[in-house]
Parts: sequence; C-alpha cells; structure tokens
Amino acid sequence: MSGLEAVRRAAVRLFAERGFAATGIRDIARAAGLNSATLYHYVGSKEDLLTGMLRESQEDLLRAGREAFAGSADPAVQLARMVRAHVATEAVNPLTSRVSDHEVHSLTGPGRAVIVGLRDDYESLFHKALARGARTGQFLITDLPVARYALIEMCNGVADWYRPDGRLSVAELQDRFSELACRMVGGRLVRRAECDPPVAITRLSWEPLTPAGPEQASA
Amino acid sequence: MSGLEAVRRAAVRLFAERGFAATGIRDIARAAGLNSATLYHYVGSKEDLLTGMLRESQEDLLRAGREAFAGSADPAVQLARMVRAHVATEAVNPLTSRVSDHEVHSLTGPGRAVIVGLRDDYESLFHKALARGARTGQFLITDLPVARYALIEMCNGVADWYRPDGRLSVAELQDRFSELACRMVGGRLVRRAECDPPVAITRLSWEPLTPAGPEQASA
Amino acid sequence: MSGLEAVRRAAVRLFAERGFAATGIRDIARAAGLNSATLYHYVGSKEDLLTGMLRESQEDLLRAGREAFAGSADPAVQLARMVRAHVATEAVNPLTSRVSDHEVHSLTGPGRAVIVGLRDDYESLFHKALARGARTGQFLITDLPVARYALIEMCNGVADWYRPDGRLSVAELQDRFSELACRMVGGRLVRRAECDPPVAITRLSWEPLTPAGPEQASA
Amino acid sequence: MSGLEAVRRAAVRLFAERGFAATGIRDIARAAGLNSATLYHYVGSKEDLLTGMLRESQEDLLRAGREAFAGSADPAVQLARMVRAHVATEAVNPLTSRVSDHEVHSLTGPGRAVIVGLRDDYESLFHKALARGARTGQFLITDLPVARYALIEMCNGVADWYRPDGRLSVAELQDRFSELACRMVGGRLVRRAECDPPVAITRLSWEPLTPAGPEQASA
DNA sequence: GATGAATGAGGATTCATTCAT
DNA sequence: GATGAATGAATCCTCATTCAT
Repeated sequence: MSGLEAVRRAAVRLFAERGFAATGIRDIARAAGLNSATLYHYVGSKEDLLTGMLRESQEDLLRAGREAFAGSADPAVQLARMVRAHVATEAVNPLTSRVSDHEVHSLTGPGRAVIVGLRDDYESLFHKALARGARTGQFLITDLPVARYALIEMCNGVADWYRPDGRLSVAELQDRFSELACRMVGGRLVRRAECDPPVAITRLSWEPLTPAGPEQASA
Repeated sequence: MSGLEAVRRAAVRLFAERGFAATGIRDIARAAGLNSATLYHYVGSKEDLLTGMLRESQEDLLRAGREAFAGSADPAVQLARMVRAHVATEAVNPLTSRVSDHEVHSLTGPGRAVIVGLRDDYESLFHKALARGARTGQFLITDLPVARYALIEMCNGVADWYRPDGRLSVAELQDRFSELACRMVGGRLVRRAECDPPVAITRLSWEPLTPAGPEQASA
Repeated sequence: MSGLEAVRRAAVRLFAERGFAATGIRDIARAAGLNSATLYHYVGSKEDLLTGMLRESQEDLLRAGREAFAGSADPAVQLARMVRAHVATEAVNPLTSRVSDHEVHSLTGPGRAVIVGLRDDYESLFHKALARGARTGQFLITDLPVARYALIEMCNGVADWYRPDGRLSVAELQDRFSELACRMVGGRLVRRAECDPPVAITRLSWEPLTPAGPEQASA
Repeated sequence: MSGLEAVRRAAVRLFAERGFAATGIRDIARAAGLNSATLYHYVGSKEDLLTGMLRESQEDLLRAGREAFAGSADPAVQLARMVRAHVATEAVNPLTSRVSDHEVHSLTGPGRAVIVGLRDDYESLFHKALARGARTGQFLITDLPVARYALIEMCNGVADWYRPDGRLSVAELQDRFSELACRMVGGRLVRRAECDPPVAITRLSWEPLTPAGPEQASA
C-alpha cells in the first residue's frame, strides 16, 4: 500500500470515528505509520484531504446514481436501481460514506460549492424518477420533496449501522431497501432480476480495509 | 433571558452549525454576549454543556415516544403516533435535534453511556410496535431491524431540512411522515384523528429562538 | 471564631500544604466557609495575607528569641534558651512556621524587606551568643557562620515533622534539641532548670486548631 | 548544550528561585531560549519536568549515601562520610538540591510515591549508622529519630546559603559539617583522611552552570 | 456583611504547518 | 522520501480581583 493510500485510509477512519475537527494531523500520521512532517509530502493540508475525500465519494455516488437511473425507463425500476446502488455504496464504503454524510459543513474553501453541487445533482436524479412515477400514477406521493428527503436519509443511514460481516449480505440489504422504498412511495415491488445488470459498486481507494473496529493498537 | 439560557442557546446553535469540536468556548461566549470567563460561571465545561444538552434532548424524545406508544394498543396507531411525535420534536427543536443526532460521538465521559442508554430505550419502542404489528399481520416486514433503522433515520433527517417558516406546517409534516411510515411497513393508513389526542411537543429551553440563519453578525 | 480568624487559619493551612502560589483565593474562601468575594471584606489581597502572616510569625519568633537571649548572661544558657524557644515556637505553630520558613520568596512587595530584616535580626541573636561563647572558650566553634546556619536549620526542621499528639511533649522536644545544640558547639550540657523561667510560647491566632491532617472533607 | 539540557537547567533555576507553582512554562521556555511550544518537543509536561528532576536528584543522593555508608564499618566514619557526601552534593548542585528539598509536595501523580520511597531509603542509612553507633556506645544519642532529623535538616540547609565562589571550598565545608555532626551525636572527631577515598560527587546535568544570580536578562 | 456576576490576564497545552537537514 | 526541530496562533480553562445589589 502506497504512502498516499495509507494516509487517505487513516484519515477516513479517523474522520469517521472522531469527526474532522476532532482529528489532528498527528493522529492521522501516526495511524498511517508516518511522521507528521512526512504526511505533508503526500497531502497539501488537512482540508485538502477532506475535500478530496468528499469529492471522490460524492462523484462515485453520482456516477452510480446515473448508471442506475439510465438502466431503465420505468420509474419503479429506476427508483429500485438507485436505492440498490445507494445502499450498496454505503455498505461497501461505510466509513467514507459516513464522513461524506456528516462533514460537508467542515469544508470552508471553494471546494464546498463543488460538493454541494454534486449532491444536488444526485438528489435531482431521485426527483426525476419520483416525479415521473407520480405523473404516470405508478407512485402515490403526497409530497414529492418530503418523499425524496425521506428516501435519501433512510439510505444514508446504512453507513451508520451496516456491518459487512453481519447477518445481511449486500445483496440482501439491497433487497430489503428496495422493498421499503417501493412500498414507501406506493409503487409495485420490483424484483432483483428486474434491476439487472446491477450497477457495479467498487470500494473506493480511500475506504479502510478493516471495518470500523475499536482502537487498532499500533505497538 | 437568563445568562444560562443564553449560553445554552448559543451553544446549540453553534454546535449545530459547526459541530462540537469546531466550536470554541469563546465563540459560544461571544454569541451569548458574555466574556468567556463569565461563561464558566454558568457552565462547568464545554463537554458538560454538550452532555446536558444531549441528555435533555434525548429524554424529551423518549418521553414523547413513550406517550405516543402508550396512547393506543393498535400497532398501526402506535407507529403513526410515534412517527408524528418524532418528526414534530425534530421540527420544533431542529438545532437541538441536529446536535443530538450528530454529536453523541463527541462525548467522552461517563455521560456517554447514559445518552446511549436513552437512545436504546427509545429505539426499543419502535421495535415493540413493529414486532407486534408484524406478528398480527397488520404490517408486512421482511426484516425488522432494517425497517426500524430506516424509519428512525428517515425521521431524524427532518432536522436537517425542515424550516418552520417554510411550506409545511408541523401538522402537515406529521401527516406526510405518518403516511410514508405506514406505507413503508405495509400497514393501513392511519388518519390524523386516530392519533388524537396528539403527544404534546414543546420547545426545549435549549433551542435557539431564531431559526438557523447564516452568520448572525454581532458587531 | 471570627471571620478574619477563619480566613487566616484556612490560609495558613493551605499555604502550608500546597504552597502559596498553588493556593487559590477560592480555595481559601471555601476552606474558611466563605464566598470568595466576602473574603475581600477581611483581607486586602492574597499577598497581604501572606505578608501579615510572615510578619506576625517572624515578629513572634524574634520576640521569643530576644526574651531567651536576655534571660541570662551565660552564652551556654543563652544558646539553650534560644534553641528551646525556637523549637517550641515551631512545635506550637507548625503550619505557620512551615510557611514562614518556605514562602519568603513569594513576597514581592515592600513587605519582603521587612521580613528579611526581622530574620536577620533574629539570626544576629544566635551570632552574638555563639561569638561570645567562642571568645570565652565555652564553645568550640571552627566556623561561626556555618555553626549558626546549621543550628537554625536544624531547629526550623521541627515544623516539618513534629506532631503534637506524637511521642514527644514540647518540653521533651526542647530537652533533646538543647542537648544536640550544646554538643554541636562543644559546650556544656545545660539542664532544663537552668533555663527557667522559660520563654512563654503562645499559639498564634493564625495557627489552625487541628493539626495538618489529610483532606478535611467539608461536606 | 542540547535543547533538552537547556530546558532542564532553566527549569531548575526557575523552580529554585520562584518555586514550581509560581513558574510558568513560558518562563522556562524563555530562559532556555525556546518557544514555549518547542519546549513540549523535549518535555512531556511541566510536572514531568519536576518528576524527572526530583528522581534524578534523589537517586543521586541515595547512591552517594550508599557509597558513603559502605566505605567503612565504623559508625563514626560512616556518619562522617555520609554527612560529607550530603553537603558536597548540596554544594555542587545547590539549585537542584533546593528544589529537591522544597518541592516534593508539588508532585501529584504516581511519581510522588517513588520520590518519597527514595527519600525514606536514604534516611534509613542515617538511621542504621546512628543506631549502631548508639549501641556500641560510640555515640551519645538520647533520641534517635530526633538526632536523625536534626542531622539531615542541618545538611539540607547548605543548599540555601552555600556559594561556590564564597569563603569556603567544598572540602572545607565538608570538614566543618563533619565536625558539627560528630559533636552533635557525642562521637569522636573523624579526620578527613579517615574518610578516604571520598565519595565522588558529580554535578547533575540538570544543575545550571552559573550560580543563582539575580535575573539573568536575556534580551 | 454577604454574594452572584463579571472580566482581563494568564495558566498549560495542542494546533496545523514549515523547513533545514 | 523522511524527520527532528521549530513556531505563532489557538485551545480550554482558572486566576485574583471588583462591584452592584
């Protein structure tokens, strides 16, 4: 594992565990097995690290969302595919996703607008699918923005509790959430096969290899 | 407004906007119109402030949840009442709720276990209603823990976007979320009247009076 | 016990236990059962407290030393009487004496010179007795200043270990030290009776009533 | 001189002059020619500094005491050798010794017990020599603990007044104190030659190079 | 007499970052 | 690539002291 990757993974883990502001540059360096001065050979600044991380994470989510959306013309399938892609992304990159969901407010520089823009683009995909489904009568949606918020928040939550070594496989997780989402908007249940080929979700190079885990002693 | 209340409200606002770790004691003091040394006249420490805030918030949510649960024997009504209480709490105390949802990890002392315990108690109320509804066949729940997580996360999200001066009244918000929740678990739609008398949700003394608002300049 | 006395005793105890610089005005107030603002009705400042304490203590020691010196024309008896007076003073006012011995350097104002002057006057009494005894041949003193320092330091030490409720009464303590001092300077042993009438040693109003004792819990 | 040594010497000087509690970390840094943040590169904390200093000083004194004691089987020579070693240690490391004598009470952590243990071990050496001398009849000791306290206090005092550039050489100082000590316990006078080879006393790396001196202005 | 509230200065310590080696 | 040393600014918090009530 290269130095840069070690830094990124250490940063993601710590930002996820303690939050950006509560994490020191020395903590990251120590967790990456580097001297804190050496860390600056790989990274411009602490905020650069966060910016890069959020951008890559958000871009990946947006890409997955677009693929999911483009995979069908049926709003029900579009929604199911997007939810499946979203929860899989959160499940495969739980720590990065957690930071992505919680630390946007820590960005101060110009990078912030970029991230917010990406998130808005992503949310508009949900809007489009929900709006069309509502228009065609496939969905029963009393309030479109509320439904959209609820759907996305529900999916975001996955990063907070899902454990890869737990009871549920990613595919099962996707099935469960697909069902919940379809029911929530009053749509028909979309079977897993209808969503094939699934959107490919890959682990980000930022995501730490070992899951959360308490206190990885170094000595 | 007393000094203590001013401190608490300032702290909630800043913790909600920037996060606990990124908020300085001087920032809080300035926002409360006090010298930072004076602040310590009212409060033991920065962490005490957070602990007290999370406890009061979590206790209030638990109380509301219990009242909601106790108001009916029908799982569908129980769920609807709990969701209504939860979103109303988030809508009436958006900033406090935001902090409550995001800053548990910032607690280090013994207070942490207390807060986590309260949250667990709260979640068990949802578990009970969902489990019974599933047993009686009123709900269609493939995976109970997943449904519980999804429901609660969806409700928590409210604090992140709801604006009291926006399009939706609290009552309308409750109607929307009640509908989404009922559909999500495959239950019948519960009308507002069935939830009467509603659980009373009051503004916490910690909640700032003016809503979020960007950068209340003081000078 | 008046408020002023309570403050003085609390201050002496804390200065003796933790040192002047490490003792806060609030600590003193709490130990005296007062609000820290109320304390300022009795005392001008923290340093005033120390100054007054050192002066009263040093004046008392000087008075005792003078009485001891004046009680006889025989250098041996003079020395014995002075040593007896000194150790009795330390034994009867152990905490005040301890502060007196250790905290002169904490004085910054003009009071410092006064205290140092008193101490010099006191030391000159020893010098006079030793010098005359050496001249008359009653004492065998190779180095007068060294002997004087050694004698006084030896006596000062009493405050650090003597316990009124211990094995030794004050009179026995005096006997022991008188013997040590006489031997040290090569003089004849002076019996207790030769030192009558003894110098009266009274407890200072500053000296706490209960001995040192660890952690006098207040609640 | 290395940075660490500079910090140590500056700390010793200031602790000796003003006391531990009255010395600021910034004062130490300034006296060492460092920024106060840089100081933390060398030292863990202010208390660590004191702990290390007291331990090294006390260990050195104990080592010297043991060598002195082991150098002879005659209690009189043992006592003379120990007194000579003690006063030489105080004379060669006056500032470190002063802190060592006065600041044990400033220790709060677990290091305190260690220091107190070392001091107890040291005192027991005196006890052994005095006890045996009393048993053999070489010493006339009415009260053994009192004699031990008096001896040690008398020696400790040296750090408070001895000046290396003064009237007395270290060897002369040793001669004077040896004489005083022998007389004090009613023993025979032990000549310097009987104490050969003398215990080697070396300057601690903590001891400032220039003597006390008032206010070494840096600018 | 007594006290809650207030404050500027300063306490020890950690911060992100730089740079010569 | 790597690091020990360095630093100004900032961290949370405590200080002795004052004053209106």
